Amino acid sequence: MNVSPKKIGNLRPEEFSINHQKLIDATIETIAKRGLADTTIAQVSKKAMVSQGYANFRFKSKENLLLSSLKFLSDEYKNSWQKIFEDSRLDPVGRVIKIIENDFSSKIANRNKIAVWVSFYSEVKFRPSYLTICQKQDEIYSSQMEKLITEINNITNQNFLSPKEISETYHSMVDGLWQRILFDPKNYSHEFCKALIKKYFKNIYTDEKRFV
Amino acid sequence: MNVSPKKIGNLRPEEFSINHQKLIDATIETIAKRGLADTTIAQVSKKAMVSQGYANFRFKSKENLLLSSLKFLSDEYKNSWQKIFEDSRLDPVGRVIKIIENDFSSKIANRNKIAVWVSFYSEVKFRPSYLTICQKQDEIYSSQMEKLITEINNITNQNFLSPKEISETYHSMVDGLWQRILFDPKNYSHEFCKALIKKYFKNIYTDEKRFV
Amino acid sequence: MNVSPKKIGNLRPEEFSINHQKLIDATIETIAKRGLADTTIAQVSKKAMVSQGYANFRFKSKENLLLSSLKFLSDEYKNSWQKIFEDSRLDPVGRVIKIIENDFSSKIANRNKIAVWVSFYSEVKFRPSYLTICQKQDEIYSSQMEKLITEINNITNQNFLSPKEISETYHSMVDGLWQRILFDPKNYSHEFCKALIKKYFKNIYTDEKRFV
Amino acid sequence: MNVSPKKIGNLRPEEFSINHQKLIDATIETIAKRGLADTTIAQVSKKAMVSQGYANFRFKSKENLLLSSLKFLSDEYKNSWQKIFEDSRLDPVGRVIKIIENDFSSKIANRNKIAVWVSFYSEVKFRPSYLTICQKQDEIYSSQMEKLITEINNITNQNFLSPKEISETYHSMVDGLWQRILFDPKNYSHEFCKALIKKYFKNIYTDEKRFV
DNA sequence: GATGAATGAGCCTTCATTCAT
DNA sequence: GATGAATGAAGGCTCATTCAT
Repeated sequence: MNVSPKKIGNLRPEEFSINHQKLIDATIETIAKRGLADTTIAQVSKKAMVSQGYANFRFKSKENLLLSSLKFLSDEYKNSWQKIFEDSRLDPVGRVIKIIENDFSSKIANRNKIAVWVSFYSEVKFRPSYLTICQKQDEIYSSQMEKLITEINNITNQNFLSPKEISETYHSMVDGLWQRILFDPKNYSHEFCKALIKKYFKNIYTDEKRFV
Repeated sequence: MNVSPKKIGNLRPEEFSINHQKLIDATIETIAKRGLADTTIAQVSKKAMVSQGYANFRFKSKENLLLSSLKFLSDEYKNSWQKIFEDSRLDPVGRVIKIIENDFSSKIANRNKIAVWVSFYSEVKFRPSYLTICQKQDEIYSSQMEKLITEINNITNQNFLSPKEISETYHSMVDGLWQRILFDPKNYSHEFCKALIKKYFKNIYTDEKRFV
Repeated sequence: MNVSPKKIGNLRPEEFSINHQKLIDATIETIAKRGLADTTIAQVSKKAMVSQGYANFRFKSKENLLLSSLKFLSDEYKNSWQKIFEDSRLDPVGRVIKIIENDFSSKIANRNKIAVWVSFYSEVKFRPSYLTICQKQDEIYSSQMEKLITEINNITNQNFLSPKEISETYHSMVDGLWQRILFDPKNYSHEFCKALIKKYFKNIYTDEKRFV
Repeated sequence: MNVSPKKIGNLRPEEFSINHQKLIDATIETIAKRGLADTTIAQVSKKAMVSQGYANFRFKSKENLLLSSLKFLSDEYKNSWQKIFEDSRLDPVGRVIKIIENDFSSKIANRNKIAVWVSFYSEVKFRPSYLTICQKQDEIYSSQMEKLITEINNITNQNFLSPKEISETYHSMVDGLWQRILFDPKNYSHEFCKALIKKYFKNIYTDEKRFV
């Protein structure tokens, strides 16, 4: 990708504007449609109905536009699960089920957004800045998940897997399934994935009737 | 393979040309080092120590070089698990354990190769030709895995997960863990991954002592 | 045409961009100087004093730049004869003479422009798009010529050649002579060609004194 | 065209061989099929069923292969009209008619050969060596034609056009018509062209009944 | 004589980025 | 703030030519 390493920086929230968001939306749509490698500023700004010069002026560099788009996606995801982890009206198992359902909801796990996630993740090794954006939230997700599992383990009998192990296997499985949703959507519907994961939990918590 | 260049003429060039393989190796190394997007024919041919013109002449196009490299990786992987599935000296559980160990061996799951896999997979939605190469072997892997699990289920008592479900969850988990090996190698060592997966199987086949 | 760049934005860019015309002029000059096969975008844009990237951006492709240049030449030629065919102040013979003089004027039949014409025509079999550009105008020229000859034939006695035949022979002769101007300019001066053609007409219309 | 200016030279006739002629034939076919600009040594030698290295070894350079092909065509043409000019069994008018018929015979004026002629002629301004090959024979053709016309003029009454003028107009017309055969073969059949030219002669020699 | 693997110069094209307005 | 013309570096690819065998 033709990205100059210079000039990367975060814009302050007060700099957000309508055009700013239009460009981010357009970026995500373009990546989803054409792939990260074939996403050009020209296409993005055309889709956002903004001049190409403005896109660069606003984000200083392509790298920065990409980073901002990833950040947006990452925040959106975080907001979706944060609410669930904090939802005191639900018991731990109820929350896990909500998390699963959220992770395979059409808002989060639709092919376009997965395509974007996967694109960024595939570049993570070469552009550590991508990792920086997601890492922290990933860790929060994991630790909250572990806490939740711990609560369940304290109540429900289960002998072999530690909370960390359950959390890890779950998280890996979600990533693996997302990939499959991308390239084999027929066989990997949201329903299939959710059912599979619930079965997996059912196997761990054999007495819990809600993991159908 | 030391084949004198004289004899190459009479053999199928795709299989026996030294430069052919040098270019594929260099492609994989370059993708692993810089990412798919930043892999150029100039870099690859430099690393392979052949002229840029030759690389193009040999593979007709960059796309084709990439495809050939993916094919090589795919074949290498297939050879590694094919042998295990067919190994009649081992009982089913022994074979599953071998499969797990192979999937996280340093030959298969090293960061360079994973980087290449992930790069290609991330583009699958936009370049269906990538998928064509892996899909068939993926299906064979899955069906063989299912067969293996079926054999185990027939012997060992287990109530909740069907062979297909076990195979699917395993496969997704492997993909998810490979991604993690890529961007968090410290926390996701081969040993950690293998142990995690074995625990997962232990949870399914509680009586089987080999899933430590 | 001195148009301030500010105002260009509101007009159709193909017609009013200064650089657009500079590139077309440079293309024609380059073809005339080096031949179609050796005309590169690098040379053209250097001669036009714009960047190579811009030339491509402006015309989308080399093919298109070539096509546009041919169109320009074709239009220029058409404008020159259109006026004559429509000139009501002249009688038919007067117009034919003007047409001949125009076809071998230094503006139309100079070696540079002929070189370009011949280059394009030689490729017509392989690039039908070249033909598309000239064909229509060629037909109009021919039909107007025939009409003119018809008018003359109606007045002046002449027994053997139909208007179509006169038009065809004339047109072929012009093409043949243009080729000769290109590679033997010493023996095929404009004066020589004009005189030759007029003699040819004199032979047809023996009583018409203006075909010297 | 990528032709190094060095190493142009004529091969001596004793160097001719079967492969030599195969390459020349293949060159002409390739130019006729794809155009001069798109004719590559690789294609030519493939069509000639000879190795690419050999083509270069035999002709020293692409330029020289092209030149040799032009020479071959030029000689073939010369042989065809030489015989006619020297045919003492025919009277002058009979010879002119034969010349016309030869110039639009399917052996000489077929679209493939015309395509090659036109390709070379279009480059004549930039590669004087092309001209060198044809020029001499062109002059012989012209002078023989003039001589022939002189003989006719001595017998047949005709007032306006000198032998040179008739020869020139004829020759230009042939070139013009050849071009038309190339890009409008439907309207410019061999029969049409021959009839047109004969009409033209009929107009000059009104008493000669053989110019139908 | 004849081959074909290999080269490298040069072409067209793309695109992030700049800058005058 | 916003535009879009213009740049230039870099990429993929083609092809005449070379040379060891």
